[in-house]
Amino acid sequence: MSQHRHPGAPGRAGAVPALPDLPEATVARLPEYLRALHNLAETGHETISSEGLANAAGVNSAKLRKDLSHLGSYGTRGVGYDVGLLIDQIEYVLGLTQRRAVALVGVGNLGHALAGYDGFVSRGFRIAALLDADPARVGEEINGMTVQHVDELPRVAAEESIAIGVIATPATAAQAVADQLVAVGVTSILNFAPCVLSVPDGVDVRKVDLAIELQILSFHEHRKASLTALPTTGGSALTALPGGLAVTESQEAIGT
Amino acid sequence: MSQHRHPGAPGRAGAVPALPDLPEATVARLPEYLRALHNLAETGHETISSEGLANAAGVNSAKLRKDLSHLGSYGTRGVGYDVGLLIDQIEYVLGLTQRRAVALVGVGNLGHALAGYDGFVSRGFRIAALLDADPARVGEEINGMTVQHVDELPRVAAEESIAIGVIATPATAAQAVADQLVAVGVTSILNFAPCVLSVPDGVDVRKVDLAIELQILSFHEHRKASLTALPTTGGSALTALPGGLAVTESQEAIGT
DNA sequence: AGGCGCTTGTGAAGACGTGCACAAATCGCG
DNA sequence: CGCGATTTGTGCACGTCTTCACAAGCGCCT
Repeated sequence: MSQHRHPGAPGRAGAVPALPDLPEATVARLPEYLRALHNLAETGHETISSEGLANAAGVNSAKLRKDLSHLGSYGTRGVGYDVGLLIDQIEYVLGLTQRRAVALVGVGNLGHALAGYDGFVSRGFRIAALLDADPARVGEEINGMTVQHVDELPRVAAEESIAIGVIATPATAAQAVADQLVAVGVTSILNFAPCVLSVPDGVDVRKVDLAIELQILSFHEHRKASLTALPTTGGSALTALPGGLAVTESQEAIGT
Repeated sequence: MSQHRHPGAPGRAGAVPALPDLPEATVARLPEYLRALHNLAETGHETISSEGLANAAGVNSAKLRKDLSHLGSYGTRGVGYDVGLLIDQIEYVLGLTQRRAVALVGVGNLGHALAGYDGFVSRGFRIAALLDADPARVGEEINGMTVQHVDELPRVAAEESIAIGVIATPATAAQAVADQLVAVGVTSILNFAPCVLSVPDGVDVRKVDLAIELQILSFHEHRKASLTALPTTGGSALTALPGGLAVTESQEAIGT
């Protein structure tokens, strides 16, 4: 490092290069690029073109170049990107240079799996505590860690610097847990409970709802089925679509 | 049902009302509305205003109204939406009127939890098969179902009409599993493995990567930290946030 | 019946994200 | 040293999504 020059940016190399404010859509893709880059590094690639990296990450190459350009990118025209350098850059931007401590609350069905998920550990995080409200679960050992009661949260937060809280409780408990997390200073929450959390400004919440993902797929299944049900002529077709119900709009004409 | 009238649409109630093609962003939110509506129904609400439903679903009310208007919505001005009717509408559009069969491949750490996740069952799906490539896992019983070898997939698909495949294998196995799923006619895949899948046209893939969610949160942590590092003191204040935390909203004015 | 307050549905404007297409930059080679 | 092959970075146009603001519609009360 310190070799590269930043187009518009002043020297100050080595110092914290002030985070550019990236578009959210870009931020959401950077982790995918990072994963692809790690794969490439393991298979011996030292440089990669935008086309190659885009393929590996499952996106369009123009989009990838624009994304990377937002972080004052370090590519070489005619050559491509230096894999190692790009990994460092993205890890820096994502704040992964320090291994962040995660507190996982709710060690039920899903929480149990998350506690053992090695993807967290291998991609920059450290599970610092397992917590649960159920006294029957306290003391249980999972993956070398002991489950503590959720009321221990203040003590745990004081010992470790908890950056991120993960909620894997039933929906009924989630809001209370979120409040407790916020109370001990957690400002980022990953919520697996199927409910909306209300948190003060300045606290980020991301939600993952497994059933919702399936329901979105279900919609597309439904749509595909209703399309293939259309016979070639499209004239009668009483079985599926009666007359001009709803939005016929623009003469779709899906021949096939 | 069959009581409601559609503004521009003719009677023919009861028949399948041709799916309007919804914006993707809308589709992604419908499941959230549905969940909120079920909550409301359980707590005895018969009607709900767009404002109320928007709050329950964690979105802005204008957005909600526009979303619902896309499916030829059934609200009453001055009153709101009929909860039961709206539930039926959304479930129909999402294709949840039939309980769709899901095949889950990969019964490791995460797959095990998914197999036991009751959110799938309670929100319109049925886990029709558990499959794994590891002979040591075949025969294991999870939640009343027996794990079968993944090579049984063609037979299983012939018996049950598998609509959706869920991949919870390691990344190295995911592409092969996806190919097998596609081969038996699955056209929707939910992928938990951290890799991109390539599938033929007409097959939908959604990806859920738990580590990526954390990394996105990590970025925001990093950014917040680099902002709060700017103010006057800059050094201390580890315990909590110095400035005005709560809901200041408008006048945020952090640093620059 | 008529007026009033409330709520939906939607046009229009603006913000945001995407993809094309090409100039600028770099490398390798003769 | 200059030229061609290659690949990045980006201006621009387009499409999608969000948000505002308000007319139209509905029920209730007098």
